[in-house]
Amino acid sequence: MKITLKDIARELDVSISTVSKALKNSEEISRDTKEKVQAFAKLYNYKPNNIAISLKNKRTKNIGVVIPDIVHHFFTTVIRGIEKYANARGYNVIVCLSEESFDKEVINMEMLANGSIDGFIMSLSSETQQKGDYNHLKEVTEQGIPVVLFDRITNEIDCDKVIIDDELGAYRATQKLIEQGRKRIALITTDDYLSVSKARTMGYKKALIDSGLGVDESRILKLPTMEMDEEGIKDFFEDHPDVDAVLCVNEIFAVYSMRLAQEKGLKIPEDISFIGFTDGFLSKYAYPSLTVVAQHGEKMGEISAQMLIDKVEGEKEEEETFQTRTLEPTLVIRDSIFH
Amino acid sequence: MKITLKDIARELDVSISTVSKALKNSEEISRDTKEKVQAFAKLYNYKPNNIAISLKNKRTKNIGVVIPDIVHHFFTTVIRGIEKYANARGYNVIVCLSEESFDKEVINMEMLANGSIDGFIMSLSSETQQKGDYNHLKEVTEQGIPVVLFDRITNEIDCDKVIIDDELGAYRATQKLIEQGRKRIALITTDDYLSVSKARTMGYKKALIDSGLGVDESRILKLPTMEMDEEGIKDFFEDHPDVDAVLCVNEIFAVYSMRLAQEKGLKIPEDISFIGFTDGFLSKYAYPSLTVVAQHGEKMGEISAQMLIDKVEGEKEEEETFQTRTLEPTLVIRDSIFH
DNA sequence: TATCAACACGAAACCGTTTTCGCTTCATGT
DNA sequence: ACATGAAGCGAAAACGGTTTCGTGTTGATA
Repeated sequence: MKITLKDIARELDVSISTVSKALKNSEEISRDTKEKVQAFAKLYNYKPNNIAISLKNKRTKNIGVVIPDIVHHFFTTVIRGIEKYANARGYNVIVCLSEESFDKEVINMEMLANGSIDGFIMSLSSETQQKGDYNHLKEVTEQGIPVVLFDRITNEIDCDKVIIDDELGAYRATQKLIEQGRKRIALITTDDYLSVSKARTMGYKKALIDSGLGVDESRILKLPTMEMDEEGIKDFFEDHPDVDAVLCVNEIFAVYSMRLAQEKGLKIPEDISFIGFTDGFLSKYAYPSLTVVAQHGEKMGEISAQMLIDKVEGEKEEEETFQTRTLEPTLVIRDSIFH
Repeated sequence: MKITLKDIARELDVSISTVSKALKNSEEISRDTKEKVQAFAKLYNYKPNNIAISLKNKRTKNIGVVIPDIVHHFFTTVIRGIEKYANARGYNVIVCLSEESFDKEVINMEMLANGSIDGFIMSLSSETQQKGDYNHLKEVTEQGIPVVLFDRITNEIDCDKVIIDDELGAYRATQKLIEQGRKRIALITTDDYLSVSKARTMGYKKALIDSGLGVDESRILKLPTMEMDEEGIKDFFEDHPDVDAVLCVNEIFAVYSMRLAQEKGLKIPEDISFIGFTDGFLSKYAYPSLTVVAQHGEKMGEISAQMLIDKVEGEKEEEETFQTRTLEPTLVIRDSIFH
C-alpha cells in the first residue's frame, strides 16, 4: 500500500541510492533523473518511513510524557503546552499515565526507554515521592536519555526542572487573606511527601509567622492524597467552625469547601474567604468564583518541552549542565475573597 | 550506552543470531550457551530496541489519538480510557491536538501516518465537520491504516465508530424537564455542523414535540463554537427572561448560565432548572450541583481502543466489516433540577 | 567403515532509509 | 594519444533486530 524507495527504484530502473538522492535534490544527480524521480514520487505520494529514519538517525522525534493523572486541569494544560511546542518543532508526544502508582511509572518509563522516545518530561507520582525511590529515573539518565521534571520534582536526580514557586504562591495567598483581616486561616493540603504540598504548607506557615499570627497546627488538614475526601473535609469544618478563611492546595478542595460553607448559611466572602491553587474551569465558573494561585501549566509545558528538545538536539560535547526554571505564581483575584 | 545484540555477540564470541535465539529461549541453542547469553544480557540490562523491532515487524505498538482539544473533561476522560486499555495491551498512545483546526488535523495525521502508528482514534475538529472535507481520512484508510472515530464522527468515512446516543440523551433530559412542569425550555448549543450538537438539538426538539409543547426556535441559542461566549449567553437571557429551564450541550455553558440566573436572584431549581452534558468536576462541584447527561468518556475511550487494537491485530483475511457502537447516555440527577 | 540424523550454531536476507565510496563515461588540456 | 577531472550513478555498509536456511560436528547405526 505504501510505496518505498525500492519500489520507485524498480519502476524507474535506477538504484535506491539514486532515488534517495534525487528526492533530496542532491547535486550528484542530473536534472533529468531528479525530475523523473520527483514526479514519480509525487504521483504515488511517496513519504519516507519514519521508523526507518528513526533507526538510522537514532532519533525518534517522539517525546515521552509521564504524568500521574490527566483529568485534573493543571496536568491537562501542561500537556497542551508540551504538545503545542513539541509539534511546532516536529515532535510527537507520547502520553503515559502513572495514575499515582510507582509501578506504573516504572513500567511506562521502561516501555518508552528502549528507543521509542528521545527524552522524557515527567511529574512524579505521589507513590514515587512517598517511597523516595528514583532508580528508574537514574537508569534512564545514565543511559543518556534527557529528562525534564516539572511540578512534582526531586532533588535526588540531576536533570532540568521546571516548577512554580509554590511556597511564594502560598505565602502571597495567605498574606492576602491576612491583609483582609482574616485571623483564623485554615489550610487544606495533602501529606508532606508531595513536594508541592510541602512547599505550599511552608509558604502558608511563613506568612502566618511573618505577620505575627502564629501557626495553629490544628487548622491544617492533611488529606492522604489529592483525591477528593468529602467526609474528611466535612469533619474538619465541623471541628473548626471558627475559621474565617481557607487556603486549599487545589481547586476542588476549595470549591467543595465553599459549598459546605454556603450550605451552613455562611456568606462568601463576608463571613469566610477561600483561595485555591490551579486556575481551571472550576475556579472560574464556581459560584462564587474562586480566587486562585495560578500555576501557569501551559507555560510550564512549553518551557519543559523547550528545555528537553534543546537538550536532545544539542551537541553532546558541552559538559552536562542542568538548570531549574522557577515560574512565578500569580494570584487571580475573584469573588471568593474581597476585591 | 545501550547494549545491542551485536555487543553481546562480540563479547561472548558467538554470532548475533545465536544471541537472538538464546534470548528467546530457542530450542536450537544449547543449555550452556543460553545460560551464558541470558546471564550476560541480564547483567548488562539488555533490552531490545523497539525501533528495530518495529521496522522488522511493520508494527509500532503505538496508536495515534487526534482530538480537537484536551482541556475539556470529556476528551480528557476518553484519553484516559484509551490509555488504560491500550497500555494493558502493550500499546503506547501518541496524542495530537487539532485545536479545532482542519489544517492541524491534516498535518498531525500525515506526521503519524508514515509509520509512526498502527492506527488512529479520532474525534473530528469542528472546522473539519464544517468543511465536510474528509480526504485526509480517506487517504489513511486507503493506505490500510485502521481508524476509529468517536463522538464527532461522519458518515462519509467507512470505519469503526463509537458514539453515545446524543439525541436520546437530549430527549430524556428535555423530557425530564417537561415532567417537572417546565414549559419554556431553552437550549444553548452550537452550530449544527457539529454532529453532536445537531443530534442533541434534534432530541430536544423531538421531546418538545412529543409532549405537545412545540418548538420555539427563538429559545434556541446557537453559539458559533464550543468556546465560551459569555456575552452571547448573557444577551440571550436578557432577551428571554421567561425561560424556566435550560438544556446546554456542555457543562460550562450550563454552569455559567446558572450563575447568571443566580445573579438575577433566581432560585435553582425552584425558579429555573438546568441540565448540561458531560459529567465532569464542574457539574459535580458547581453550586448548586448540575444535573447532566453523562457521556461515559472513559468507556468510549476503552471501547475505541479495543476496536482499534482488535482490528490492528486481526487477520487481514476477513473482508472489512465496520461497526458503530452506540453507548447509552445516563442522566445524572443533581440539585439543578427537582429530585 | 560408511551413512545418517540430531544437534548447535552461523551466514545472510530482510525491514526502509542514508551515506560513503568507488566506478564508468566523457570532455578537456597538453 | 593520454592523463585528468568532473559528472552521474550504483554497490554496499550501517542502524538493530528476526528468521530461514545451510553447514560442520558428533554419535549411533547398519
